[in-house]
Amino acid sequence: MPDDDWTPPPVLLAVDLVIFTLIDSTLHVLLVERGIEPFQGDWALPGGFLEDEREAVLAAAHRELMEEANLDATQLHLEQLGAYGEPDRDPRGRVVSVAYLAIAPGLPEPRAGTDAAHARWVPVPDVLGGSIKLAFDHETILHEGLERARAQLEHTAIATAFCDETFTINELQRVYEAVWGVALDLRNFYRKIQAVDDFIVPVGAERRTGKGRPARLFKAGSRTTLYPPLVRPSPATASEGNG
Amino acid sequence: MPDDDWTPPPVLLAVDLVIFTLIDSTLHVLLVERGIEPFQGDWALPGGFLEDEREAVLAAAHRELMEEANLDATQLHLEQLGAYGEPDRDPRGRVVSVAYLAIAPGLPEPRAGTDAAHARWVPVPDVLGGSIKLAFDHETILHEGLERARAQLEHTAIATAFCDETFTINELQRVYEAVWGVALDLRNFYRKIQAVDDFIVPVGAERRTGKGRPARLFKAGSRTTLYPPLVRPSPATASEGNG
DNA sequence: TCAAAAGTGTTATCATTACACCCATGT
DNA sequence: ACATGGGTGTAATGATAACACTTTTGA
Repeated sequence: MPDDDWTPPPVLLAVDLVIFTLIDSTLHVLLVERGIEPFQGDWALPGGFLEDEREAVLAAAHRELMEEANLDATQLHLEQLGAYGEPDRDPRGRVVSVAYLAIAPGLPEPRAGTDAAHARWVPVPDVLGGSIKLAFDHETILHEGLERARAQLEHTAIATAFCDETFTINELQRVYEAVWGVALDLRNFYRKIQAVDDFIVPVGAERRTGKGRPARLFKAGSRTTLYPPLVRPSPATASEGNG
Repeated sequence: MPDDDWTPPPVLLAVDLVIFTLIDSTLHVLLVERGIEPFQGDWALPGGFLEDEREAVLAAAHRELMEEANLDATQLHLEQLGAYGEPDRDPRGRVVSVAYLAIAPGLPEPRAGTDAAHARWVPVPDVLGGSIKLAFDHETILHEGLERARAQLEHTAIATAFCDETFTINELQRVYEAVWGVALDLRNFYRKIQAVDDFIVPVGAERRTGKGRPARLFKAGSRTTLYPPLVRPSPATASEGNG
């Protein structure tokens, strides 16, 4: 037991961001090439240290989101994944990182921030395939971010966070397919989604792609939680389509 | 942007524990009466600061579990809930707390630790009812711990973590009922649970309570994830039985 | 023989799946 | 007309819910 004069050891607090978006129906994550040691030249999740003693952790996530991805956090889905604090995860000292999951719509332009030489949207299957090595424990964080996103698609309406203001049902379906890594029957999906009250609401307009019948446009409804959940196909049974 | 000499501000790292157990078919959480300021005399979740620079966060959770609840973490379900780091959550300074959810079986003896005057198992409905005020942001943490436990019952086999080595199906059902706050049909529950491969395995023995037909005893099987999930009744529809 | 708790059978209902089919548009 | 993608109908299957009923024990 510590004596009376004992004070707790200080640690450095960082935030790391798992930012997902959909590009060409494939899930992408924003990675930055590290410009400084440690792990200089390797790819890492965007993130950084708390700026000052008074900054809230969530505020730091907002700030990094803007600095490194040029994304306005107030427009985005952003939720905490957890804390990662293994004593030796950062060679510079005792760093505890709070990781966040962010979901961005459309095709945002990545923009390299201050301490990142380059930022790039990388297809998640490429990272999971092991062809890209991540710095620190960022591969673990990415995995847990992906699993969280998959689970959230079942229980909440975050799928719309991947889409623009208005979207078609097929665009929404591609979100589910890309994140879950499965192929879904579009006809069943169509009704299942519409059967959920206030998940998506028709906006009255249509989108014509030049081919085929125009698709109705929808916007996100007021519902945030899905009950009953949209249970994803069993990982064992899943046909692992998409890429 | 910070200048070149800038170093990140240090924070103090704490762990807090949401330890659940079942007593008389009611969900209880371990609370300690704070012996020191701030919030002296109030009830709080057990927890404490990181002991030294080299201690892993999870190890600190293990240590506090033993110190404050006399529970061996290696025998318990223990998972991280997340980090709580609002700048003003602790008047002593910038403290970021990593919260853990722990689930203990049976009727463990609480044991007051070093910096806790008293430790007590408190019925969760009492705390949620607002009759007990919690220190810091511990009410938020408790809520999120409860929600996590509820969700985990749907998707994983943690229900067995509330039970002793061997248990009856009815004991398992009371876990679900107490945590979800609903009443379940025992006959449907009986089959549903047994239909899940390797969730529980019969141990061959029986338990006689003195009344009625003896119940078969089971132990936890090798399965950890439940697919398809055991979807809990809708919160809106739930009859909110139990207490 | 009765109360109490364990465990089984059966049916209605609901959700999911699979897939045939029709609709609206551009070329 | 036909290709293409949007959208509807429907029957089979599987999971859930409701509840009547049988079994095994202690008193």
